[in-house]
Amino acid sequence: MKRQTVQRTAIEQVMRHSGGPMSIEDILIYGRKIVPSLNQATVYRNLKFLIDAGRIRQIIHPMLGALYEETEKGHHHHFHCHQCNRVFELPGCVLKQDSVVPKGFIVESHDIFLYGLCPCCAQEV
Amino acid sequence: MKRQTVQRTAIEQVMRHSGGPMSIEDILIYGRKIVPSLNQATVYRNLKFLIDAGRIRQIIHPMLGALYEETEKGHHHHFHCHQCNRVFELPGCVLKQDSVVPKGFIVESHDIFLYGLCPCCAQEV
DNA sequence: GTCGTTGCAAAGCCTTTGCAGGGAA
DNA sequence: TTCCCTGCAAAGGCTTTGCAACGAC
Repeated sequence: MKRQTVQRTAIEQVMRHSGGPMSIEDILIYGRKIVPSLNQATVYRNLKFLIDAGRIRQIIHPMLGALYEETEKGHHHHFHCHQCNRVFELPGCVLKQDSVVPKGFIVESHDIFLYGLCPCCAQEV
Repeated sequence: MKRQTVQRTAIEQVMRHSGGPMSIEDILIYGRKIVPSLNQATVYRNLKFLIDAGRIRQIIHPMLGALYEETEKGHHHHFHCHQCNRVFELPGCVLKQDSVVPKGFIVESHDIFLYGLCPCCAQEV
């Protein structure tokens, strides 16, 4: 994997300008606005390449399946609004990892997924 | 869904005596020790039935896929040891839900997944 | 005897892979 | 020209569904 094709450039561009974590489908839809012939297999292959390169990260969201986001955003958590179905990135992390496990466990990392209503949808109710 | 078949009884029994969240494969393996003819489709159908009945809960674990556990265990989190590949249930929950979201968000529930080494495997290192 | 339930196989998703043609360097 | 990369189609996992036979009540 060394050649900069229009497909790879398009996928990188889509990831860079995304407002939050994206599904394969999202990436495909936006990518095809740049390269109409863009194929699903190509997206999967390039995402794998970008993951191996440490540029993006895959999240397995319990409600939404596989999502992808840039690693440069750092550690944060995800809020899923069950009304508008959007995923929000929450800045910071308040979890003191070691305080949640009994003695003896060594915590190396964690994922937190939150569910509820976003400010927009909360107002409407 | 009203009839108590040997298959359903077996699956309930397996769930009740499990040491932690179980995968479909686990349930199938242990269930077949009770009813050898037990079919995958039957397991899926009965798990769905038990979920609808509120007796068990499905967890989509980011590393391990779909797992099932009894709801009566209450809210807790899961620790995955990447050495022995077991999942541990951690008692209690220290997350103050509202402290992790910006103003306006309404948090209704959350999942926390922890990764690292269990006491057993931590000792060996 | 009813009709809910099962086993089997087929079909559906999502993701990966094989292959031949195409394009970046 | 080389050989990495793409599109397409087939194949792999996991889960769901259609259907005829079975069995709980």
